[in-house]
Parts: sequence; structure tokens; C-alpha cells
Amino acid sequence: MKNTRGEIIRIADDLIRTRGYNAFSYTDISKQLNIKNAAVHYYFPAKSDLGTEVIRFRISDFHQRVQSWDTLPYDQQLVNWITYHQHKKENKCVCILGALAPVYDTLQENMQTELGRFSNIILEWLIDILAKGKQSGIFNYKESPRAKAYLVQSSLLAALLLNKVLDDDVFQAIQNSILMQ
Amino acid sequence: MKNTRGEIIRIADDLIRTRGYNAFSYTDISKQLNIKNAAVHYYFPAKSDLGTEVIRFRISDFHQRVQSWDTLPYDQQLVNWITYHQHKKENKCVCILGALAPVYDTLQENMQTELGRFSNIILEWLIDILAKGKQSGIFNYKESPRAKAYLVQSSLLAALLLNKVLDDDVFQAIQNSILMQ
DNA sequence: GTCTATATGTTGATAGAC
DNA sequence: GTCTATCAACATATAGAC
Repeated sequence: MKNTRGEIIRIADDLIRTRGYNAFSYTDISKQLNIKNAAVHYYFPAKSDLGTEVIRFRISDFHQRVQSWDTLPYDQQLVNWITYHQHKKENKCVCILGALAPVYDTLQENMQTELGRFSNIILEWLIDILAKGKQSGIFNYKESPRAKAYLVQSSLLAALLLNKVLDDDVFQAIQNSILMQ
Repeated sequence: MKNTRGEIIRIADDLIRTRGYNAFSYTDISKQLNIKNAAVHYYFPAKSDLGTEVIRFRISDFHQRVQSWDTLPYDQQLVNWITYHQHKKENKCVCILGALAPVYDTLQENMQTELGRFSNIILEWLIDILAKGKQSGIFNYKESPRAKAYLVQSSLLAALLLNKVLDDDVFQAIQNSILMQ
């Protein structure tokens, strides 16, 4: 009944988001599972194979999540997306985009491609609800939906990063600014 | 007339901001300078010593820069700070905060301390010009100066990260949003 | 599917000569 | 200040046994 492959992805996701892609090894994962690092290579021959799967896991999680919000008002969907990020605050881990974007140039091509895909998926979704919400009068920001989406996603991503370095609660302030419009 | 120590810091700064702290080695630096990696250890015995000096270099550069803007109107100082970030776009390198924050937990204590100091220095400066500019009527944002400063700095930092992953010009959109108020 | 064993390279660092 | 030489530790795998 155990799912080693799934566990590996979950642990790798956590390690990438707390310590960074270039700061974890297969041994870090195998220790947590009480197996040898060769066993991890059985599932993911190369580290970039694992990295790619972690991003795909995040994409799939994203799809599931926003789909479950499908019938909610647009402003509530935006609040949910903000709150989803806040949940990561306790252990101070960042989102996969914030973890991988700074080392983009060091990543294998398959990881770069998948990361680009994920960014576009998130932004297209954000642009969509921001545009529809503006049409329906729920939102009244002044920029284009695309510019607003960039601002929202940038703020959320960086709030998690700054939270690691600063003592203050950056997230709360950012959240208010976004919703204030 | 050559300044090897200074060159090392400059190259390290560039490597950290284009590839990340955990993805460069002393050999990367020594190759660029046509010396051996042992020579780099002469100046900076441990990698964290070098990392700490790079952050201090950035702090000192920041001080010089904002001091030279001292007599400008507050809105012009803000524009300069935004534009300063945009300059890094060509080679797609990020700011030192965006590069180091995601791997904060893997850094030695001296680097963590120095990075925290830098973040606070930047934010206190931003809060100051945002507060004074609001008092004098140049700015009319609705949040507290601190919340607005968090939003501005987050946006700038993340715009550089997203620019690495996305094809679109994230920076331009962000810049407009910030200044629109 | 997990193991042992092994290969191969890189990294961060030190000792001592020039 | 820079070099050569050397180091232990670790990372990223691969081969083949169980």
C-alpha cells in the first residue's frame, strides 16, 4: 500500500522549496524514507527527471485546486489564491516558482520548459478571473488584466521570499494591498 | 594597479545573481581571472566569507546610490529605484535579495545576518521616501508606507525572477502598476 | 524494488614552496 | 600573492546481485 514514487516527489518538493534545487541531494531524500540513494535513482534516473516531475505535480495540484473554485465569485477565487500562498508561511517555504526562477540558467532544458509552462498556466488563469471580474464590476483596478496579474503574482511570490529574511509579517501587508485594489 | 580582491567580489556578485549561490564554485571565479582557485581562498578563506563581502558590497553600493539622489523629489527617487532594477534585465540577472532569499536556510549565519541587514536598509529607505512623499502630496497611495514599501520591493524583486522564466516583458507592466499608484 | 559496490567528478579547503 | 599538490567529503550516477 506504500507509494515510494509519490513520497519521493513530495519530499523533493519540500526540499526544493525550503532549501533550493541545488542544495539537496538524493541522499537527503533516501534518508527520510529509510532507503538507499540508489533506490531513488530507480524511480528518477537523473535529478532533472525528479525536478521535472515535481513541477508537473505542482501543475496538477494547481489545476485541481482552481477547478474546485470554479463556481465561486471571482473575488473569492482571488482571495483563495492569496490564502493558498499564506499557508506556506509557518515553515517559511517558498513557492516552486520562487525557488527555481533564480537558478533558471542552471536547470536542464526539460525543467526550464516545464517551469515556463507552469508560469504561463498560473498567469493565464489569473488574467482570466481578473478580466472577468472587472467586466462584472467586482474588481475596479486601473491597469490591464495582464499587468494586474503580473503585479499580483509578483507580490505573492516575493512576499514568501521576504518572509524568510525579515522578521515582520510581509504577507499580511501585501495581501491587504492587493485586495485594496 | 590591479585589484584582485575587488574583481573576485564583482565576479562572485555576478555569478550569484545569474546562477545562484549554490551553483558557483571558486574555480568558476579563478578561471575568469586566470588564477588558481587557491588564490581565491587567500582573499576569502571560506565561501561564506566571500558571500558576506558580496552582500556588503551591495549595501555600500546602495548607500552611495541613494545618497546621490538625496536632493531629488521623492517621486523621482522612486522612479530611479525602479529604473535601477530594470537595468539588470538584459542579462536576466536578479537582485541579490532575490537570489539569496530562497536558499536562506542553507546560508551560514554571517550571510544570513548581512542579508537581513540589507533588506531592512532598503525597506527603511523606501518607507521613508514613501511616507515623506505622501505627506507632501506627491504620492496618494492608500496603504501605510510600510505596506506600500513591501508591495513595491516585492514587485521589483519578483519581476526580475519572472523575467527569467517568461518571454513577456514583466518589468514594464509592473513599473506602470507601481507608479500608477 | 531495493540492495551493495563502484566509478567519476566536483567542491571547499589547507599546507607549504616560490 | 600566487602557485602546486593534496585532501576528505559529497554528489550523481551505473551495474549487477537478491
